[in-house]
Amino acid sequence: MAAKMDNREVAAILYEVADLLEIKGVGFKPVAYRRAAHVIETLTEDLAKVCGRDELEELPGIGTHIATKIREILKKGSLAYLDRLRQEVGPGVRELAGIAGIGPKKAMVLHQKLGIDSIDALEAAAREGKIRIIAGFGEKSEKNILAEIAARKGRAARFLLGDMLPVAEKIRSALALLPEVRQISPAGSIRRMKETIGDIDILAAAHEGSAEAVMAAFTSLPEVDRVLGSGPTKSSVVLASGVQVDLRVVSEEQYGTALQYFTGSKDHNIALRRRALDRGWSLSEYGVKETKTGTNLPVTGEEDLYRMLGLPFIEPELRENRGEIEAAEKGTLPSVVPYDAVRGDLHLHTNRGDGEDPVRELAAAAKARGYGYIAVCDHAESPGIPRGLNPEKIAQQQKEIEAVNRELDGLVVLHGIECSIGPDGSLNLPAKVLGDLDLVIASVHSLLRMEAKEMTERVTAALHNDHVDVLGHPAGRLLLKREPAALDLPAVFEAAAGLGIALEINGSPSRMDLPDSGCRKAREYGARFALGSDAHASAALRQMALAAATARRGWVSADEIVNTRSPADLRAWLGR
DNA sequence: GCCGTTTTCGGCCCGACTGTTTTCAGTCG
Repeated sequence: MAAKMDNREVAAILYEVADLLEIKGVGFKPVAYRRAAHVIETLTEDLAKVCGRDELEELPGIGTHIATKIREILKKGSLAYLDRLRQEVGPGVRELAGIAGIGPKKAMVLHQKLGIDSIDALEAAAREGKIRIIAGFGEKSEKNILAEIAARKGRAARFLLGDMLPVAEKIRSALALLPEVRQISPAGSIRRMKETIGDIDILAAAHEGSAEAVMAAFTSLPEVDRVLGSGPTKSSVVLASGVQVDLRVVSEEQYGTALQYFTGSKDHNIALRRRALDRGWSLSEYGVKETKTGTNLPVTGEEDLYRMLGLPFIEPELRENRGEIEAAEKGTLPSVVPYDAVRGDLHLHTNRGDGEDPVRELAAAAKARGYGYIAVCDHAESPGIPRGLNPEKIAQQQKEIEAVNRELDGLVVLHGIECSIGPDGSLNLPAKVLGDLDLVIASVHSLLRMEAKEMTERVTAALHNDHVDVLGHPAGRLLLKREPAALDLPAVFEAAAGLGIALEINGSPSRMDLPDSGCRKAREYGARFALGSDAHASAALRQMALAAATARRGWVSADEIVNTRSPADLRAWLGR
């Protein structure tokens, strides 16, 4: 029996087919395979279920041929067509195309002329000066290849959004001070608030003829380690931290369409361009023009552009071509939670637990942010958990919170706890203690590699504990470090929704958990969400933005989130 | 290989930058 294939594994096979076809020089098929792969990758339902209903061909981008191949993959766990392509193209060629500056064409040439089939072989050939003699390559390309191979050895492939937001803001604000710069904004995946990003994109509008000055200022910023390229509209640099930053400069008139264009995603933009083509227009970063006459149509900004295409404004966080354009067209796009709609933070750690600051300080910082309440949720004592609280310490914390609440006006501190879910679904505090607390978060902190069935039973059992209010970081992933736990999330969503338990959206930069795709799926079950920064210091309260961004990317609206409610309504929900 | 308020055949997103070239292909986003 073949191993069960999940959507991501099926998509990976189709992506590889697309790459290999492209290396072979086949036209258009790669686009088709890539589109199908993307549809599958972003599908919220298990592909095997769609296949079981015989509805594969109804998915956009999937026709009879690709559907047949998907059925083979689901049945056998492999695809004969791919195996054949691998043999034809040769091993390692796809890997070569992953080097910056080498694409499918050059990878194939390197393989055919020099027999290069790995990055190591490429490096050796470049060192020996064998590459410069091939037509289409030169000394410069050889040097660039070596530089790129050296650079990628010490560089992370992707970066955490939470780490990069301050970096982007620093560059943005430095360039905003230039007299030539009229408008400036982050763009790309950082503006879409994607959990991890590959590079930082920044877009600026400058006075006519002053782009060069802006570029010169950009490439000579103190954080810049090396300049990859610089022209009048586009420059790329690498910072000392290894992250690449791209700056584009356009005129003020072009800023709106350019901001839309450079925010992406690529797939969202391609879909929009198709839409423009249907209307007889051609869409680019510089505006909209009539295909036939070449006349430019005036566009005042992003909102205007979407309006021209017959759509309401689509928030940047939604622009992933995951059905947002179709939903916008039908008017079924939810109004996603505004960042300022969050009225309190439901997951904070204090210095009695493994946090840094006392309750009083956290409360002051929360009040300064305009919150009406916070929930202090230190860890309950448990093996492997640093500085967990036992019942005695919980009682002491209760006195501290009562004192702070007496002093404070306009902010309520709730006394909560973050319990660990044991292997059998039990919690590590007795019911008597839990019953006295305002809010109980239950989270899995150990044995994350359990089998899916066991893990699902474990989490579901914990949800049936009468005292649990919130399921903490439900997927159990650590971004760039650990894959999500094997867990039947839809089953968990259904149970949580039925029991009135909220799913946490945790704003820790390495968690952002429940992930956006999970949020979207959970909404189908009528689930409720609780946003928490998981701050371990008052400065980290700003991590709430990462939680809110995840909710937005998951199409979650304010009324589906418990901590957009007033203090009284939140209390009512906690006492449900 | 997919798809259709111009199409069941003939299209398939668009422009900048680089390095190699004497006018452009390849790559990238």
